[in-house]
Amino acid sequence: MPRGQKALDLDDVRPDVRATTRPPGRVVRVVPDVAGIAKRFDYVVPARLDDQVEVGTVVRIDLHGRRVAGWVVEVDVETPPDVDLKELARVTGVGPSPDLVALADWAAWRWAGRPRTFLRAASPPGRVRGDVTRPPVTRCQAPSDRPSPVTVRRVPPAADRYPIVTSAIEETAGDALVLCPSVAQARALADRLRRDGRPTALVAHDQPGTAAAGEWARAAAGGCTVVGARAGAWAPVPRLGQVVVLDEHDEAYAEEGSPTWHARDVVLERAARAEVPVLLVSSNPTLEALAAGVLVAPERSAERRGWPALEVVDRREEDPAAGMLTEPLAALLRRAGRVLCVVNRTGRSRLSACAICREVVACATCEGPVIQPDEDTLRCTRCGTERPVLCHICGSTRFRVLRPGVSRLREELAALVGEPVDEVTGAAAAVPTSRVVVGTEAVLHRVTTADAVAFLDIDQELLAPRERAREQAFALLARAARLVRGREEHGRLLVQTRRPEDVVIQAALHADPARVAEAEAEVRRTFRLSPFAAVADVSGVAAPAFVAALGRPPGIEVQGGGGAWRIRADDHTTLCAALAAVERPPGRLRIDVDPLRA
DNA sequence: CGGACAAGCTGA
DNA sequence: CAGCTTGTCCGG
Repeated sequence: MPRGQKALDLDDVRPDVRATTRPPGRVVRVVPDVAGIAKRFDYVVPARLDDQVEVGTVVRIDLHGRRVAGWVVEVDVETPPDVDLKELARVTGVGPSPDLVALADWAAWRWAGRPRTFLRAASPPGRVRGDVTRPPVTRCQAPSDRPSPVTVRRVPPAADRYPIVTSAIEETAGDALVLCPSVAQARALADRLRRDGRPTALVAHDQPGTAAAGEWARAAAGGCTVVGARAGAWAPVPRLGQVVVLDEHDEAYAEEGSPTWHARDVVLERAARAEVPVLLVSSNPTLEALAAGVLVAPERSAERRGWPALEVVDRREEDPAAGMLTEPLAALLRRAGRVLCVVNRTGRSRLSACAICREVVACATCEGPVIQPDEDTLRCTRCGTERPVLCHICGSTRFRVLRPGVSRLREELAALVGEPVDEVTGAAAAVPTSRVVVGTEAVLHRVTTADAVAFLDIDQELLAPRERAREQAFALLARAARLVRGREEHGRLLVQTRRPEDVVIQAALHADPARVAEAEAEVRRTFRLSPFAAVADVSGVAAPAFVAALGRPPGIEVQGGGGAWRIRADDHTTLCAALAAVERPPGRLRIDVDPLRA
């Protein structure tokens, strides 16, 4: 064909075809708030909305016949003039500031997720219309030779964090962002700051009614301290001057769902971008924190005073079949006031029933009672026969716990002390009132003060088949220490163990968290775990396709198979670049960057 | 995600 | 081969 005859004809017939297919106006790029759509789409801003649209604005768009929400992530986008574009349907309200939109992009890269997750976290709960007076984002950098120092402040477990927060607020040029492990703790802190006459905004998505949107708008307006929990890492703080993370070691800062982002790491990046300092506060700082900042530890004597006295009950000489109620424990129960007994036996049970056929599990050989000593084994208490966790009636592997270990211990303890003993497990909501309480570690969250905490079987925590088992065990001891307070206030801990020399026990005994950190660092360096390497676990039906597409790029190590893989690199830059280079195969896929458990 | 559309399956 | 199910693609 010598010339584009057909195209010429079209132009002749409809000379203004281009002007009519695309409405006039600025073009913006929008991330739709729809799960499963990773793409961004361009829309024209109608003239009537022109002054309301900027990066971060929450809009509604027509997408494939549906009207959905989305975020403007780029403005004044250059697009070829012949591309047909729709108009934005409407402006819903104010959204994340441009710096948080950029941070959401970074987080999507860092945790191999989608920006939508983070844009949601950075958006107001409900609707916030354009009447938010948002000051321009400014740098509030305190004069310093280091651009954005990260300080790890180790404190004794029972030390009051409040003076640390207030002095940080007073030293901050600009507004401080303070994170707590739970919304309840954040609310308590915000209340206390307000009672002290300090302007404060509590940013949490699960607040009742319209309060949440109001608090968000107050934070966005600036001029107050902003307090929040994990999602508070994404709170609007226009004149950010410092970030404080309380109980930095708390695993509540890690999102369990995919993407598995961590609030500590989000604020470290956020503060670095804003060139403001970060203060990580903990009685037992993580290795990640220690790798990110400079440790400031208390005086040895002050730290020792701040930890309770620890009684170690060496059970090595005892008959393994003997009960958990040792003589030193009985003495503590008689002597101390309120005693919390902790035994983490969730999911492992003294008596189980098949979840499908409801048959109570009994020994297949002698019909004797069966216990579940670990995840994979059922053992007859009468004849000792072991078998896998499998219903011998219907073959099901799902079991219902009828009487977890805690229930049995409650009976034994009540008989020993001759008074009622309350029981606390994860599910039960009631606050226990008895003097002696037994429960899983949930008891340490449910009760606010105690005179003593006894760990009936700390070995279960020390030897748990999890990578962070010892760190978690030590965190458990620190939490208990916080409840009973320091030795000067007669706080007491008791641990029953067959590993009295374990570094976790020794660290608590000497009130020296550095011992755990050093021992853990050794292990993690050897096994190339965080913070000495960057790790991601890949699972789900699409995992084989993902790993195949990933290949073996330089600097990337791939282990595993059979449905679950571990990807490893020296640093996150290498790891995340490799993960981002893979086009996501269809199907369910979980990429767990920085996995907490293995 | 969820609608559109294409390719495969079934019953007359 | 209509009428339906199942699967894959795509959205501005």
